[in-house]
This record gives sequence, structure tokens and C-alpha cells, in this order.
Amino acid sequence: MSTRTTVADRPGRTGKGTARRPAAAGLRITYLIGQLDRIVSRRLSEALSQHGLTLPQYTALSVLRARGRASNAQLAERSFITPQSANVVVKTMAANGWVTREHDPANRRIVLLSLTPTGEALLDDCNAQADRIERAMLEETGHEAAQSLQGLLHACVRNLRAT
Amino acid sequence: MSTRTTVADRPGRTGKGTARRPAAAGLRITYLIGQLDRIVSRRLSEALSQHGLTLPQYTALSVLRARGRASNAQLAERSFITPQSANVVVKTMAANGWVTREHDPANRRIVLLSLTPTGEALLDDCNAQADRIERAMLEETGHEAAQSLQGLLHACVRNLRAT
DNA sequence: CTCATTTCAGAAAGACTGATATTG
DNA sequence: CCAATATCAGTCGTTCTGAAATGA
Repeated sequence: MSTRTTVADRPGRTGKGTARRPAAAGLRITYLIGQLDRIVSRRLSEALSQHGLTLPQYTALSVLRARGRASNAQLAERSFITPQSANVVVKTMAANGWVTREHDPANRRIVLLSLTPTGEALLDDCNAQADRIERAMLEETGHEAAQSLQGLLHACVRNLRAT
Repeated sequence: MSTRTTVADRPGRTGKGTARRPAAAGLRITYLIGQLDRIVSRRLSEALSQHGLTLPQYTALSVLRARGRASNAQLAERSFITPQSANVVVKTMAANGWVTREHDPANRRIVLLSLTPTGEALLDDCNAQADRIERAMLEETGHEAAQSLQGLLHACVRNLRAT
């Protein structure tokens, strides 16, 4: 994982209460992204293990639903991992009957991946788990703030992907 | 790491241009966090390797500067990793002369970690690199938006850490 | 004795690079 | 011949669990 970094020079925390004051407001954004990712990954992994799948597998299922059918190379690109890594994930999912692998009639070299009904149902269950974590994460945060966060994160991804 | 998940049901992308339209706006927040963390980690790791350190090491240096002196257990807690993992990271940093390890006079069982001048200078260099990446990430995003993002991420961490 | 801290040992999961075969 | 795809193999860095030793 990850683990981002860098804390501001001044801790900033002077009070002793729970946190009415901004308190420790000088945290670097890259640091917060890493910390949040670590916490969310842990929570999500715990929840997913109850259904017998891992986080990379859940990611792959999600991408496949969004894309419909996709090749291994496309899946890898969408998941920001190498085709080799994606292949490892897909192999076990195919063995579990969550996805099917069939040759593209137009190009026999390409293997198209699709969700099976079992995979679809599994994804629905996992999405429900993810929703619960997301709600806990955004507790007391208004709907507009959540949308703002979503938009900002998306902008960050776009900016860095372009460079 | 990582790899978060779940894309919305509708890709949303209909156009073919670079991306003037919102395009694919329905991405799940947990998914975006994972993707962004992956991209930022990769960028940061590349930059840090030029200085001869890894991302977890940079994180540890940052935490140590923010905390002043800290034990290995405290460092681990702050970094959201196990004390064992922290120990691995610290060992190599001590060997490189970036941190010192001295016994707590009050409790000889505890080893207090501190940055050396070399470690301080190294951290400054790395922070400059992180600043560059952060600026690229927040390109065209206003200062207030960046602060909003920082606050939202911090709130998410607090909410999940409490649960 | 009990608890916290450190640290050693082993193992697992993920992702990477390199290399190879196949197809268009 | 070249580009893209899939996939086999090896490796590395990170993190984990388990266990042991030390000291308050």
C-alpha cells in the first residue's frame, strides 16, 4: 500500500477537547489521501472477505460492470495496474465462476471478459457493503459536500493522469 | 495496495473528445480515493527514488518531524501500520544515518527516534518534490477548493478512525 | 505477575520487470 | 517486420501473524 506523507511543521493542536476547533489542520493533502486509502482499504477488505473476495477482485468486477465487456489489457488500464497483475486477478475470478473468458470473434488473440450472473449478484452484495462504509465516512457531511469531494478527487485524477 | 472500487452503472461517456464534458461523473468516492492514491504513490515513489528513499520511509520522516521524538510504537500508530512494519522501515533509515535511536532515560525498554540533520535535509528535498506533485494535481483548482478538499479528507479520516 | 514495547522469524498478498508466443 | 495482446516466470518491497525477550 501506499502510505502517503508529510505532516505540517506545526501540529496545530492546542486544545484538548474532541475536536471543535479545526485542530491539526495543516496536514498535507497527499498525506491525507494515503491515510484515508489505507483505512478504507482495510475496512473494505474486511467486509469483502465475508463474501470470499479481495479488494482487487472487487475493483475488477466493478470495472467490468461499468465497461460491459473488456479485454484484459483494457481492464488493467482502467484499474491502473499492469496487464500481468490484472491477469492474476482475473484467473481466480474465472475459476470461481464470476467472469467468463471468450475469444473476440474479430480478433482471436483478444480474450473478452464478462460478468456472470453469479458475479453480478456478488457485486451487488459488495456494493451494499461499500455503501455502508461510504456513509460512515461521510457522516454528518452534507450531500453537496460529498459531491464536491467526488468532483475534486476526479479532477485530481484527471490532472495527474494527463501529466 | 490498495485499489479501491466500483464504478457507477452508467459510464456516462458519450463524446469522443478529450474531456470538456463532465464525462464519467458517477464514480464512487471510495473508487476515486483508491485510484488517486495509486497514481500519487507512483509519482511520489519515482521522485523519492532519486533521493534514495521509499514512500514508507518518507512517511516516517514526516511523522517524526511533526512529532519531534517518538517511539517505534507511536510511529506505527501514526502511520497506520503495525509496529513490526515500522521497525523494518526504521532499521534501514537508522543504518543510512537519517534517524538516531536512543534509549528513553525514563524507560530503557523504549527506543526514541529522532531526525538527524541529514534526515532533516533529506526531508526538505522530498517535501519540495511532493509540493510539485501536489501543485500539478491541483492545477486550475482554486486555493479555496484545495482547502475544501483538505478539510473533507480530514473529516473522512476522523469519521472512519472513530468507528 | 502483568502489561507494554521491541524485535526476530516466517509467510502471504500485490505489483512489478523481463521474456515469449501469438495474432492482426 | 511491427504493434498489440496475453501469459509464464521470477523478483522485490510491504505488510501481516506468531512468538520471544525485556523492562516498568
